[in-house]
Amino acid sequence: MVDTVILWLRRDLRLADNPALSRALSGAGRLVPLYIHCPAEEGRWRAGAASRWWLHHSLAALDRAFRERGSRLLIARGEDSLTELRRIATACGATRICWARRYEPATRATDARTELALRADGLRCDSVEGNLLFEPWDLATEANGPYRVFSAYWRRAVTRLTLPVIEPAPTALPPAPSDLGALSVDELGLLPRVRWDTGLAHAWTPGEDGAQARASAFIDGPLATYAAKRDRPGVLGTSRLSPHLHFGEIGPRQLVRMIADRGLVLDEGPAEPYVRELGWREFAYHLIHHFPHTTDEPLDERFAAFPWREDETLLAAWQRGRTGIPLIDAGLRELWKTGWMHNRVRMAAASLLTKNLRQPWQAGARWFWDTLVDADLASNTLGWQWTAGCGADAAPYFRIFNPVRQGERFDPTGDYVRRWCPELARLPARFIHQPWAAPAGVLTDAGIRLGSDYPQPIVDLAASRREALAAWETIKNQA
DNA sequence: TGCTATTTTAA
DNA sequence: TAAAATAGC
Repeated sequence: MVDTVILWLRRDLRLADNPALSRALSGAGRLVPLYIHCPAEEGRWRAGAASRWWLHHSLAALDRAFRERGSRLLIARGEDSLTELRRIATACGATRICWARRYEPATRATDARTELALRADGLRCDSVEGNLLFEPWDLATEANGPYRVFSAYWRRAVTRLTLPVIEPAPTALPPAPSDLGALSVDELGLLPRVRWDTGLAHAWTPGEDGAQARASAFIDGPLATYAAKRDRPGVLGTSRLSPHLHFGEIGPRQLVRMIADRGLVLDEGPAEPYVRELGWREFAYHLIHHFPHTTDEPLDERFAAFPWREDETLLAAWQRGRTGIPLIDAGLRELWKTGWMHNRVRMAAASLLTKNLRQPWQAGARWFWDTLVDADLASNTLGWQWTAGCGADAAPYFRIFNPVRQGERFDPTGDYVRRWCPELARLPARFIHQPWAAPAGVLTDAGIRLGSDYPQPIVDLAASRREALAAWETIKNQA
């Protein structure tokens, strides 16, 4: 009598170094790789359109990888995962189910509820560590509490960093049953009906092979100059691995191993600033585990009283990249076109929305959620709360980015702005980040009429900065 | 992972 | 005169 094991894949869409796959294969006779599409279970944070596009292609790639090894990926859809797992376990006679843990509030609740019910059914459940270097509860402060400050968290984490042993992808897998009423990836309807996704297809290769290729290219290339170039949105200086990491097409353990195998140390030298960015991802999961309400509510409770001013017109101008502030518009257009935005520009764009325009950070988080291919609830929550000033940030002052200054510092040639705001292409570098300050003759020569070819700025940066600081003053001394 | 006003330094 | 350093939020 051989065991039949269901491998419940969720956000670990790879074959190499996949702990749930390894666990499922140990002692299994038959393996049933399964993806279940249950958007209703993700509650308010079900995948947005860009994320669904990525998921479609990642599932298709994973199915191909399974088929190359003699297996296949089964796909189901339903109102809840438990019903589908029960149906398929019964149909194929499975006695055991393996999966990698998830950590968001809704997915955690689903997994806990599902595990309880499956165990009551008499099925064995093996949940293994998710796609992180540290489980979110692994690290604690001296007082045995959660960290709220990244530097303290990471200082501690680095002392615990070890070099993982990576399990290669299996070269052959046992055949999977083909008679369980499984759907094709296409039938999930994840792709957009209106074909707005050509820019995404041009920018990305979802799936494990694409993740591996990008990781190698990054580690053998831009990693060496990461410290100097990562903040330049006009330069290909970052890893652009975030969507691959989100869907678990590659894991941070694999990246750490690849870096070490190139002879680099993790906590100093050229690799250190990149490994630190992986640390921010870990910290985001630490925070969402310990403070699950922060997906929707500020970590800093004083911000319940912050005077946001909700304005659909301002929000819409920001979303569409029509604020009249070039760096911000470039970023939001890059996002719309490619499903991704350079992190430096994310910070500047989020600062403009939450501080200068004083729109609630949740509105920006929601827009990013719908448009980013790397939309990740832990990282998105941390990023927006950090920029809004209501999250885990050790700075004692109210940080407000000046998008002109950010542009001049990090896009000094203006090439990034020119790429995404072509109507400004002929403006000289001196004025590219503040066209409103250019003399009339310069604008004429560049073929720009402000207010028609390109918007006048929708906000006075200096005045709105003062107002935001005043708003901060009204809440900062609360108990 | 900031900004700005002010002071200091260098040419 | 302006770049660089510093203070303070």
